[in-house]
Amino acid sequence: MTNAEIAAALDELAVLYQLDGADRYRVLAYVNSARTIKSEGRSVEEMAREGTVTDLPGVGKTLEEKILALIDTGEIPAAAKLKEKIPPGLIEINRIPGLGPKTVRRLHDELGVDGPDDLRKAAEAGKVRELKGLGPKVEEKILAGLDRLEAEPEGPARKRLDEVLPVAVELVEALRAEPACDRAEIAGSARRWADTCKDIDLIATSDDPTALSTAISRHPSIAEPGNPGENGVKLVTHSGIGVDVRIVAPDAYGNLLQHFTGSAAHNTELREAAVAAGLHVSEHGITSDDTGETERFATEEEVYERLGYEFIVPELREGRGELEAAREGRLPNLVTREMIKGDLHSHTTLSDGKATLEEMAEAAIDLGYAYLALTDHSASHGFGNNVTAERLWKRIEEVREFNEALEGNDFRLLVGSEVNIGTDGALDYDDDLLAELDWVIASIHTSFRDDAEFMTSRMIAAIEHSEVDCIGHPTGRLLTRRDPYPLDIEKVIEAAAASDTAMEINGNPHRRDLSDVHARLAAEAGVKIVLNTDAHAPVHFDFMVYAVATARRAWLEPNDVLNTGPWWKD
DNA sequence: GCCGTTTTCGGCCCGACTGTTTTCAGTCG
Repeated sequence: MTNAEIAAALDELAVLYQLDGADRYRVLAYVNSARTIKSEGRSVEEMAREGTVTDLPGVGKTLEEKILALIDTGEIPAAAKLKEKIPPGLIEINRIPGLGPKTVRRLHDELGVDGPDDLRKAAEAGKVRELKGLGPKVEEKILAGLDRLEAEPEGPARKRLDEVLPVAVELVEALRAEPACDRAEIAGSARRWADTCKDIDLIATSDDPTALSTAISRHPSIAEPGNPGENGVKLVTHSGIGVDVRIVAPDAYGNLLQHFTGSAAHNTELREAAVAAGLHVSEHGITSDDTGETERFATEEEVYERLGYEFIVPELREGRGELEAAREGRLPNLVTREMIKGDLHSHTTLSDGKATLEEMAEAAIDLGYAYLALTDHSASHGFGNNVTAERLWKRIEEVREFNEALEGNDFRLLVGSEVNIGTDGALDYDDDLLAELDWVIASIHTSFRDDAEFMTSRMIAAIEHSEVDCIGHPTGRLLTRRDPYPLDIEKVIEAAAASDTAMEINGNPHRRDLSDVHARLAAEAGVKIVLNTDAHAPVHFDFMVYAVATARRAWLEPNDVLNTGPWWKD
């Protein structure tokens, strides 16, 4: 059972308890444990079996029991019991924005509502507004929410970072251009370089916040101008992206930026630790119990310093141990874009790329790289762009000639291949050809069969092949479109560490594969990581920023990443 | 339900917004 599945079961149990009227802190305990489990790299199922799952923060004896029952029987007894008395339709209704568990319970108890259909009838008949504390606005909200629930049962889709960033940049520049604006910045998950974002968070400081929020709500990209006020405004763009703009006075810029960059897990942990020291942290400042005074800070650095931490870069703020590390002065010395000396995954017109050998090489030279590996697809690629063994032998000659013609230039073009891993784990070139290549990536492109054991053994066979240097996009995920193929990632990492095979962080923003969580696990196991772009044209070399971002979110230091150094393999 | 260099019991982050109320509960991030 995957961590995501275990977390989903705990989240569901939290909703059930909530609808049952349980103590809110008990509910919170389930929500927190689900969040922890979602961002845990190790298999929580295995941890539970080994008896180490209570090592996870927020997981105690009771959670351990429930997780074990879930793994053994496929369900949590407490959840099964609650489902007998709570109609599943109520869980659905609870997803309507603005309808929380308390309201859902009252709709059930007082109007006999069991699900979306009942609720629609009640709202259309004007029954909802008859309940004390509810009115016509709530009824409207319910009807609109029911329509949206039908259109998007899974809720609004998260968007990839590369879809969101251009919009965020345009809006933050629009804010900065306003006379009422002091400073403005992108915050939230985009600033943390997360894989996907639910919405865009922007912050600004101003002495006339209402003028600023009114001005930004009139930006041409805005479809729903919200309700501009002195604290900011919530907007929706024409492309359907939600935008939260928060504004405070100029002297609290550091507090606001820190607060709104998140993550929720990071901030909650930060504030809880502060309370123990008699301090209360919010976007407006840090208030001391002793003096009753609120200190405001112009920079985030000062906020962290006041609370006893080293400065923590946004990429690390996920509540994954960074606060403890910052207290103890042992934050990682993270890899940066400037440290990257070359790209080891690219394609040319030989397979499915859009540019020639020369065009790709020149682009890499322009970036100041010391090396670039051309890794066109192999003989069985099967999209009409396969490269025969004969053609690849010829390519080896072409690359040699190119390098010889580069006299006086330190750049080196490397000849490689992105070789398909077959269903039996075999590669589709002979070993003598592979041995002649500078760099061999092995990737799975076919038969994403629904069986972790099969996929894992196939992957490990390639990892153990003596000519394979690196595994490409190891889990095959496509963000918001395709889940990773079933794979025992811990076994794969173990095999890679044992056979000294590198694993890639593919920087294509659709992939970012390895993920931050898996890359951290791999590096901790001693696997070397390579940051690549999988460029199919020169412009794609820019994807390196996403590979670096994922590496930073994975706590990687320059020594963990092979292509921070000169070409090492000859 | 979890957790403890104040605690094994009694706490548990912080503030804004909404809609409904004449002071607040519920919801959200």
